[in-house]
Amino acid sequence: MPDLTGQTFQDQLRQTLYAALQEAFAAGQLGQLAQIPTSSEVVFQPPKNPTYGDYASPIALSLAKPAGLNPLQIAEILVEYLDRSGFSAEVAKPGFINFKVQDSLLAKQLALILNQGSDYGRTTPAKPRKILLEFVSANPTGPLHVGHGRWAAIGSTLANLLRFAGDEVTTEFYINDAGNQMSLLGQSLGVRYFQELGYEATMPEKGYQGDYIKDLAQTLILEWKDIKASAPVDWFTDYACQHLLQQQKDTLAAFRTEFDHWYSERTLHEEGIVQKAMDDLEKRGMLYRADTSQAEQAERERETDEGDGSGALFFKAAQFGDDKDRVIQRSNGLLTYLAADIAYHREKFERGYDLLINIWGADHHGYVPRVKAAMQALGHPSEGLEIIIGQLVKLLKLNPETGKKEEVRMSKRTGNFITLDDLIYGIDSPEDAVGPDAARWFILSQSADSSVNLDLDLAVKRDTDNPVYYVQYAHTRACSVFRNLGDYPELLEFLANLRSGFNPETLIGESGFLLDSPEERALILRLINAPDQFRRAAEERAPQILVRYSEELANDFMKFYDRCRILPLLRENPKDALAYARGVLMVAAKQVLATALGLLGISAPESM
RNA sequence: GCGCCCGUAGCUCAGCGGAUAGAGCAACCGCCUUCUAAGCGGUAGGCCGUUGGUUCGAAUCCAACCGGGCGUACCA
Repeated sequence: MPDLTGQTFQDQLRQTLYAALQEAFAAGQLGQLAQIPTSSEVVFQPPKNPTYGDYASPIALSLAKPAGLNPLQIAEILVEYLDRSGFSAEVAKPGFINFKVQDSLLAKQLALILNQGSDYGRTTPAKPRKILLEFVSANPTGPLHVGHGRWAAIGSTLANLLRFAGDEVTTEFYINDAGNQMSLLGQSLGVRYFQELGYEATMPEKGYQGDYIKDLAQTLILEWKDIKASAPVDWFTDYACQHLLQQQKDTLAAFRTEFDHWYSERTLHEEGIVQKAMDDLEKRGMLYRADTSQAEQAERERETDEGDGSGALFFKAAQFGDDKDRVIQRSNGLLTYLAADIAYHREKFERGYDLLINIWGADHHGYVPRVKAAMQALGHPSEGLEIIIGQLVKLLKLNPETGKKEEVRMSKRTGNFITLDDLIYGIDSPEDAVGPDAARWFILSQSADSSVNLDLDLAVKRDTDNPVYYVQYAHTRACSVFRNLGDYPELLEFLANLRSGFNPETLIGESGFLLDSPEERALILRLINAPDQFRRAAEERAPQILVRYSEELANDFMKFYDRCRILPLLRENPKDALAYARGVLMVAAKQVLATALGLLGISAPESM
């Protein structure tokens, strides 16, 4: 088998199959086949049913038609050309080729896992990318809610996964600290501040009513006893922004979500970056002034000259696939949010990233075409900006009055919402807490494409039923075995030094490979699959792949733990070879469980 | 109206072109003198929204329709 470093075990097997395909084709054995597919088009994966072997490929089936041959015949030809050192291959019914890995190769792979330690599962891409991953990016106008938690969990996990897959990733939080909402926030705090001090003050109509503003006003009073009667609104705005942002940072840290950069929208304006972007668009002829967009004018068949040219400033988004042109500066001279966003994304590219990935809620998906259009208008390739749209979280809670499940609306303005802190620390008391581990698992276990119903009563009550504890428990059990090996220091020492060098021959006994039970074999194969799963989760931006894998790994481990005991063997014979071999497998499984949980941002406890 | 996402077990959801459609929870039946039973084994539960099409092969791709969510601003 060819040695292809940086690739997964599965890649290597696939490559072997592909080599056979190339040879058979070159030898003219594949009938009328005009050309062979590329290597990545060759389907090759573990079959659902283990009786079909460890890996399987339906490649012969798909080649049958173009080759004008029977699929079984093609499969037979390919197997003949296969370099079968390390595995066996057989042809099955309709035309599948089923692979079974030989024990010696399993032993070698196990040694590799242990040797690479916590780096096992890393892969190296052909060309690593510089990626800027932006997510959460909430307004600093209040606590983060559960919806933000979804983006935080997905974003932080994707960052972990992409880094593990060899890309250079920077995470960034865009602070929306400019615009109307901010001054409304400042006004709201000012009102609460004066009210707390016993003065008359009326909340603006669309002010922030939430209790957290009152709390903040009290903090403000403690900090500044003298009345800031003369303080301008901006002062309150800055104070609120600074404190609420800090709260968000604390919440995110507790939710195991770290950001490398915090980028302030204000700096875009203050440093003239917005102006630069507008100039750039202008230079490229992408802007025009009008009362309504060109498309709308045409639609209404208006006289072109109804506007005097002093209307709003439009960006020609329709030229790049958007539905219509978009306003970036209103008639009253104020910039729209789009102007800042164009500038922000342009600036990200200028910082030298190959790929920008944003995670946005579905309520912003209509915004995607215009931002992409702007980047194209500025000369950036459309593949350079990838926007992941996550569907929204709906919170359900039992209403004691009606006895029905009702949606808990998440509105910061009215202040009626469940915060991410509530989920982490509990709404009323710590007993209500879902905690970061269970909350992250729940969120990450489902695709960003599906809208989530989070039943708060169940989320809290069912905490011990959450499968996350199953996976953590598997890790815990492995730990407990090692704790119980105290009477066998020789074995402990052997297991502690596996990484620095370990002979796969240890796994071979008098009658062959020692780990030959179905449970042991299944667990080893599962471990060998980890790098492929990690990489696929990164490529498909799908943390749920990692969640599923973790569950399956834990399940394989539990069966192994249950039926392949170590201590009873040692009591019979402290040097029992099978006990040693199982100890090796136990170390490897514990390590990969910890890696998977780590990528998910979930703790891997030593005991529960 | 148009656009995006979703309709899979009683519930919450995986699977998204390959061999007999899965998991957790809920239900039922077994298993603790053996490394933590937060476990293991087993039973039951499905016209994969509907109809057509593409394919050797469809839960998976395409079209239409039916349901649900979100969006469709000179708001941020």
